[in-house]
Amino acid sequence: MEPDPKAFSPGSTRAGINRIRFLLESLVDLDLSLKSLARDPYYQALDIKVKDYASSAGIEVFSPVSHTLFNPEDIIQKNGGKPPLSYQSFVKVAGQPSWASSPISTTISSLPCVGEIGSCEISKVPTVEELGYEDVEQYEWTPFRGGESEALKRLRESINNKEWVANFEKPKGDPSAIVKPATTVLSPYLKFGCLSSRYFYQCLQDVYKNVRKHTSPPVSLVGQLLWRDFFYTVAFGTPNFDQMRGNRICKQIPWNDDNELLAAWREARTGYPWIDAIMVQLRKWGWMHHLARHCVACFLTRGDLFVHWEKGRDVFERLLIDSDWAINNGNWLWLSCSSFFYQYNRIYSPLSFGKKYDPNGNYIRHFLPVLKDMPKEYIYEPWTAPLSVQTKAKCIIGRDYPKPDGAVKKRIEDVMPIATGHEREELEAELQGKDVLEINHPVGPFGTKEAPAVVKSYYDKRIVGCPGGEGEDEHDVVWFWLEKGKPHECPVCSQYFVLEVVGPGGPPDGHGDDEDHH
DNA sequence: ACATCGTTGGTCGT
DNA sequence: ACGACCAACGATGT
Ligand SMILES: Cc1cc2nc3c(=O)[nH]c(=O)nc-3n(C[C@H](O)[C@H](O)[C@H](O)COP(=O)(O)OP(=O)(O)OC[C@H]3O[C@@H](n4cnc5c(N)ncnc54)[C@H](O)[C@@H]3O)c2cc1C
Repeated sequence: MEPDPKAFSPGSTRAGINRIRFLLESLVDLDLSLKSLARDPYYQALDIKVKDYASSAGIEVFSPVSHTLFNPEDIIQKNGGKPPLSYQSFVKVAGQPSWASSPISTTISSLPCVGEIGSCEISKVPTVEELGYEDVEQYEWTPFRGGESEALKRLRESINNKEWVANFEKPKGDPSAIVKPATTVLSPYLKFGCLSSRYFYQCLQDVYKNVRKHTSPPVSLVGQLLWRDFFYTVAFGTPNFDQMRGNRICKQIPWNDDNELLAAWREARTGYPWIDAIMVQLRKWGWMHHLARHCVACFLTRGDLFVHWEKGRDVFERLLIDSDWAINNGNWLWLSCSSFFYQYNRIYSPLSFGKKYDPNGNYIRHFLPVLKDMPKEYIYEPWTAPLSVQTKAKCIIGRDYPKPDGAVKKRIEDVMPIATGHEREELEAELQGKDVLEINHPVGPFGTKEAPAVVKSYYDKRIVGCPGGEGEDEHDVVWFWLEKGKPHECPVCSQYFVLEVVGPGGPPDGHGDDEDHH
């Protein structure tokens, strides 16, 4: 919790100030409710000490799992030692939770005595100011207050509307809704244990019992809790879940390491207002709608910038108030098409996706006030506004708000070795009669009019089998594009490959003739 | 070898 | 708002 002046946003080394404040509020609230039971504060560290002491004395210690609906270990065991890797198989293996019909209470009438606390000191929960954050400047903070009381209030508000709960369908919500978010915003409370996922689950089941029909997993609200458990289970059972290297379920992809692009994204200056507004919401609120997270995660990785998902994950980890190791990593794997989901031609448009929900651009106007007077015709792509319009809106693109012509545009040109006109004819002539598959990748951002990249590969899936060597076994690498003659570095073993256009032949996998194949 | 399907794509038509 | 069409995936089951 100590301030780290070197971090890229106010906060400690690990957490942004929004989440620190949320945690402190939650602790104060917990303290108050425990004090009402005449009990002293409770420390997890103390628990661990007790546990270690007991274990070393040969006493069996029972630590019940209650943070998730199911115990990840049980699910993995039931599934034959491996975590289920699809939602459906997870749901099938999980079945009904054993505690489904025994009521869970959010109140307790008494607690055992703490007893001797040794040299532990009991102090009150500090404020953010006392922690050394007295002069942090930011004009809008997260509107969500920490604590169990607040969690239960929010939960009540959601489940009182039975109709809403019964008809909840995740993909249908509006990511630009900020006055009343389209989902429950219970994630930070679940993250910190202010709200029990099991209690939430039972409340939802109660609602379902009292309505004629209701939605089902994966889109229902119960379905959302199951997603949470799904990621916890896979994360628990997968070594190196939070990185690409050495992660059995993660596609090996040569992401770039461009800090300029990362910084543009992180600092909300890509020049795409929809993307930048979401990144501002992340910084100010520490919470965004699920689909908004999709848009920026897709844009950073497979959609446009091709920056490593681990970099985006780190930024989310720090700035989200609900950041959760298993869920955050799981969703970054998903969005970057590294695992779970692979339809990488489904790309969120930084222009039309937002427009669909918010044609007037109110969301952008709120989080990027510099664009608040930009007419709605241009607000999603302000660089197309005539100078007279920009002047009137008091926002000159390139001066008051970035034009996507800096790092972001450069990146887009880099990854699009565009072959047009004469150059293209030459390439085509060269390929005449050769059994070469031509892939047109629409890899650039939406809104650019350029021709797609032309990439030649014998591998229709662009998977290259790398022979490995030097302690590294054979492995597959996914290349989103390949350029003839240019060295490509293997992201796993750092060997270089050069793609050559060679004669007829097929992929060296036994299908077809691969005699002349390199 | 082939069909099926997976929580949430874009575009264009009605 | 909804459906057709586009179309570069991969795990799974037959
Ligand atoms: C790139 C990316 C990173 C994410 N990082 C996090 C994170 O660090 N912490 C986090 O809690 N969620 C994360 N999510 C998942 C999801 O976006 C949030 O859980 C959700 O938006 C929280 O809002 P809510 O509580 O209103 O959700 P609701 O729709 O009301 O869902 C209720 C609860 O279900 C769980 N849930 C919902 N969606 C998911 C999901 N896709 N995966 C797992 N659990 C889910 C959450 O605990 C949530 O509070 C991430 C999503 C993406 C795309």
